Amino acid sequence: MSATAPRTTPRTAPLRPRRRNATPDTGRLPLTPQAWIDAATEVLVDQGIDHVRVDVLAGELNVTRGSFYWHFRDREDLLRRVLQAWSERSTEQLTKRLESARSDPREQLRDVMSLPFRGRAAVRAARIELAIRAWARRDEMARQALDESDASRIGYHREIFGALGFTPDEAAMRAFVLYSWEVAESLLHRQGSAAQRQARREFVEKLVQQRLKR
Amino acid sequence: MSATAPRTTPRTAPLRPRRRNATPDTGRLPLTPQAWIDAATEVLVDQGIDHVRVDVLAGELNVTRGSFYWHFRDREDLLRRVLQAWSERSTEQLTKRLESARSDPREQLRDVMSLPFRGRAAVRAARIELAIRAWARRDEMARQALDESDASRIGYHREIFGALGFTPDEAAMRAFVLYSWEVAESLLHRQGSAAQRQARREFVEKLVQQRLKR
DNA sequence: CAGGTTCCATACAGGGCTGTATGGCGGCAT
DNA sequence: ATGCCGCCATACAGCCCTGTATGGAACCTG
Repeated sequence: MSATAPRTTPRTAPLRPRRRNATPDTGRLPLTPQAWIDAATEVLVDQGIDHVRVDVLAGELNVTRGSFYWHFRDREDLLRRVLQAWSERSTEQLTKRLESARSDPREQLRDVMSLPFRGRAAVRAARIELAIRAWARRDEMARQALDESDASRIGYHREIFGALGFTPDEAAMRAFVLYSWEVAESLLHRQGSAAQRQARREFVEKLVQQRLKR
Repeated sequence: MSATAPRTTPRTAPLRPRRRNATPDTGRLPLTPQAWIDAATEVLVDQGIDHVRVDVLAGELNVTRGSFYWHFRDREDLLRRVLQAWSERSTEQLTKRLESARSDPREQLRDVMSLPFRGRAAVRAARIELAIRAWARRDEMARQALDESDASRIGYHREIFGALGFTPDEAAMRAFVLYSWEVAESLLHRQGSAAQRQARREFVEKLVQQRLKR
């Protein structure tokens, strides 16, 4: 029996979603594990990992904890799958970015730098990431996932600067500086106005491409 | 009666620390509120704010919760004073730095940039700050204290770049970039070796002083 | 030495959360 | 129709945590 499996074996995804449900008064569909994972992520972002608790999520989903312990082995199982879902989505996003890479590295640079500024989806992704970053400070599993994600994205930045003609060492340093700005821009988003943030962005874009003289 | 006061009025600091104590078997001294604050900060750093709980701290200090509720009104009172202690210490550090400011802004720049690299005290201060940063994501009181601290320190950086001859706008942007690097260096301290971090530091030191050409 | 104060121990009431055991309804296959 | 299975509700035992009420020992004051 898998370590992540509940007592009996639920299907990972309902093969045939039923119209009617065990509870007769409402016509709601049966919950998928993903629904629990989404709810857990929501609480994680707003309240932190310690507030991701079974009964709270059950209340949010309008079911009892009996449902949870059918889909998941225990709370730890849920947290692991929350992290796994984020991790997969994170690398998937990076892969997509790699595939649709422009030939011009300056275009790639503009692309990654526009990321913290476009849309609510990006803002939400940033908030999830910050929540996981806080979680990772005291959870080995979360830390590992986050370290890998950081390393992958810094590596992508490094390649951009390599394509811009910098040496590997210098590309690595510039990649870190750029990534620092990205993280800080979401972490310190209350510092400065929107206009100032926009100006900072354009400034950083030029600065990281600037070659050192002395 | 002050909002932060317990039921009766304990002295903020014992005027005359007694040799002997209420508990006859041990010769320990009576606890100061600061001892509770220190213990709370310790747990905050290692476990997050949600793990800062009265009975846990009592166990850590080898007393019962009866002691706590004599020194503090409730848990919220403790948390407020933890934050207040950090905030005061934070601004105090900055003030000290301002007073002993070198005349040469390049020296000041080297000074602030060496901060994440010297000593365990700085490392611990950085860990406390990260813990508070996580806390501030969902606590208005913590957020306000942190925002003020960030703004003050960015302002200090801005003055340095102003003294280096940059325009106010450009000084502000460079200050943010530098501060971003500092935050990221403690947040992403697992990315890269010690040698790489040292190289990054020297690189950033040059980069932020580099004037844009185009 | 009598009485008050300081500081902490102990006991109580209440609520939150976990995990397990078990019951039960509806849909499906035989 | 019968019986099984998927999915959830309910009940139970247990632990953790908070805040308050009260007791009590050591110390200080007069």
